[in-house]
Amino acid sequence: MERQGFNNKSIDRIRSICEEAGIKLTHQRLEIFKELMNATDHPSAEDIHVRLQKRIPTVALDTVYRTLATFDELGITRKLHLANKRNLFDVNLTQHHHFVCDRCRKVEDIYWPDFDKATLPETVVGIGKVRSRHLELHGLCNTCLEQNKE
Amino acid sequence: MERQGFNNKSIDRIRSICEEAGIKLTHQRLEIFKELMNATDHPSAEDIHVRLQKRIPTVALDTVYRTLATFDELGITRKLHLANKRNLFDVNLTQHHHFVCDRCRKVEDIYWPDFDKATLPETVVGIGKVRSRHLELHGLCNTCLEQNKE
DNA sequence: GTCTCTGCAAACGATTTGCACTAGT
DNA sequence: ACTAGTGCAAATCGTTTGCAGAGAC
Repeated sequence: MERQGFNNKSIDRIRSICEEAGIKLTHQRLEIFKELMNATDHPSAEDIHVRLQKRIPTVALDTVYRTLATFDELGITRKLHLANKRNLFDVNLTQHHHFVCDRCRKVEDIYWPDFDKATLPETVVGIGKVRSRHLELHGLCNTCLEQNKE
Repeated sequence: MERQGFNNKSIDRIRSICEEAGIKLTHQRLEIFKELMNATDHPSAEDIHVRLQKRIPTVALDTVYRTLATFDELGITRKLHLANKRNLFDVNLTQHHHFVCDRCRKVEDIYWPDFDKATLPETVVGIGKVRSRHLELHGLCNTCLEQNKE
């Protein structure tokens, strides 16, 4: 369940993914990938761009957008459409869900394997074929709960 | 589970909600509320605006936005932040979840009371206090599955 | 050299905001 | 008359796109 950060295994993975998809593993793509792997939060495209600029000052924001879109298609990242305005990105591909603090907007990963295995209600069959399930819990994180007491 | 549509009980409800919140139940607000109650789908602000124009040709789109934001604060509607770009609105306040077709973007309501009652994993307690849970199922609706066969 | 990828700037689309007018109490 | 609510238009903000140059094989 632990985030691994960026390592040699990661570089092999992104290399083979790109090769398989028939796209180049460019400097920018690699660096964006690294940034994602090292992120412990759920960064937005702009977050990634800002963090990246320390190392590659010339990188453009739209390159980040394009790369993240590519990563999304390749299944490297998952786009999160939460109650914020901006989309967030998640590299954690093990099946998991999210807790969103309605006050500070912080997003935390939730693991709930029992739920992942739970049989969906029968009515769903009448609607379509489910490929993924994503649970979004809303509430207040402990930090915000503390602050509310003050 | 059935959508009720707009009726006298609804008008009493919106009237008392507005009174309690100390805001006026204006013509526009009432009509937007009616439109929401009669909607069987999950309309966007623009959808509401278009539908409304048949009855109130002068209503402005931003009034719809403002009213929907107000309704959201008052708990009359729930904003849906799905993988579409535009936010959708949902008047159905009985606890329910959503199935989103990744192809046609259609949104269907899912009821799963057993899940609503299920105890959340313990790790969540360490993160914060959960006030609501929303499950988003993704996949292909039966209509799109049919079309894919062709 | 070809062809993808990138950077730049402009475009875009949903939503928000400032302001003056309107309408209900 | 006072004040919330509205319509209009302009602004905003995240994201996308067209195009020409850059870089990889």
